[in-house]
Amino acid sequence: MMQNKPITIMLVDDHAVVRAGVRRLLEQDTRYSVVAECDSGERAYQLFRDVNPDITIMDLSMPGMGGLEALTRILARAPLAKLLVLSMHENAVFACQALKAGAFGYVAKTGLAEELLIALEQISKGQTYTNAHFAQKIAQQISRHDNHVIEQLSAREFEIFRLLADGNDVINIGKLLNISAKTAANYQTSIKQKLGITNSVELVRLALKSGLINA
Amino acid sequence: MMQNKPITIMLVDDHAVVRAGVRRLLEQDTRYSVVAECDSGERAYQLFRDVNPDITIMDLSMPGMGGLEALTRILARAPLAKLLVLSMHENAVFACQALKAGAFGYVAKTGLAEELLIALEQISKGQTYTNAHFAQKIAQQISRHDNHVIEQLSAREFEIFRLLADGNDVINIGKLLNISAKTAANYQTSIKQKLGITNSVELVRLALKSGLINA
DNA sequence: ATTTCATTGGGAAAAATTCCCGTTATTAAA
DNA sequence: TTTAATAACGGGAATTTTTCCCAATGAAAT
Repeated sequence: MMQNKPITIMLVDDHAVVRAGVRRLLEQDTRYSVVAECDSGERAYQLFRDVNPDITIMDLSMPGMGGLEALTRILARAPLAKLLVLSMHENAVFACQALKAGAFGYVAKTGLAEELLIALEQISKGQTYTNAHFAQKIAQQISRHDNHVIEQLSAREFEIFRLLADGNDVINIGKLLNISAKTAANYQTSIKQKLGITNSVELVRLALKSGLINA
Repeated sequence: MMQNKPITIMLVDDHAVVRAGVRRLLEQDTRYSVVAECDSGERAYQLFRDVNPDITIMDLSMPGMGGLEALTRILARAPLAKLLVLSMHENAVFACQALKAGAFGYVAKTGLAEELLIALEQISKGQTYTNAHFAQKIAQQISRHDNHVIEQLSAREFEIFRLLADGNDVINIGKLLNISAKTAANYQTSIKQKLGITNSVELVRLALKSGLINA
């Protein structure tokens, strides 16, 4: 019996443990073959060219350019690239951002292994996959004002906003994202301005209200 | 050649993918044997009784009671339990909390696989493991304040703390309390120092956590 | 009586933030 | 295809905020 060519997959996640886990899941299904993996957005972008995988499974929060940005750039070069976001964030805002950026699917890491496989199957068929739970939440959250404001932020701004709300100072953010602390500070200013707030207290509150962080 | 009994391990993480990944790492080392896994603090607590693993690898942020709480409860029942926290948080505050609660080690998920193995080895020997980077940071934070840090504040400090957390800047506080903004600023500094925090975001979060203000 | 400590604030240094200015790359539009 | 717009990035410099160090007062504790 003739075997079809396996669907090639690239894994992008800064947690080695997660990559190992996904590999393990996919090994059980002969239709898939993990052909590349890396731990940052930058490398994902380069690697994508060389490998040209059928599907890329990408984490969102990574040091350096981050998943959203990587996703955007990959799609700019290869508009037909199929990207599945596998994120630790349950919040619909993240899913929303990812899907807006052109991801074919969004799966939370808390989800069952089956969900990842279902998503992959859908995507390999050219369809998109969104968990019913998210689909619903996205619909309702999109109408909320706070989220509206937040969605005015660019991908990068959004990421830095999250990091700020999480208690990082600009120096730390600089290190995390491999940019100058100066840049992070400048972002901070424009984020505050866009969100119409003047101090970090309101920043945290906004992040909390929209469920971006937990108390 | 006689083989020693393997060290039994329980995995607690709400991300199935992470559990799979850790499993994969540990399979390569015959000294360890994963004998149980679950995805919540509640189940961890129950499961721990039945399985009584040598080492428990536990995530912090999980739905429900969460890792810290689970950790505390498990230790209440079995004070000799060896718990290793595997968390996504780079922030030393989390490590601090975990170690204070009685964890034997703290490893970030961004860390290399080797780090997890080193930590396990240390712990199985009865020693604790803390990444050098965290160890340093923790030292500063843990130095003085064991329990309810907030209660170490004087009356005035507490009042100013509340006002700060509420979004007032020092100038405003000066007006409200009829003191110089300078004094308020000086208070701010000593409050932060007492609470072991470095920026206002952490201040707000602390205030929120202790129910001092509402989102 | 003497120490301790909370409250108050000034001066000066250090750090963070803001504002304004660029460069570059990409995208959208004319 | 040139042009305009926008995102990402960061330097310079002014400004504001925060910190550090110091001191005075009064109250409470030993």
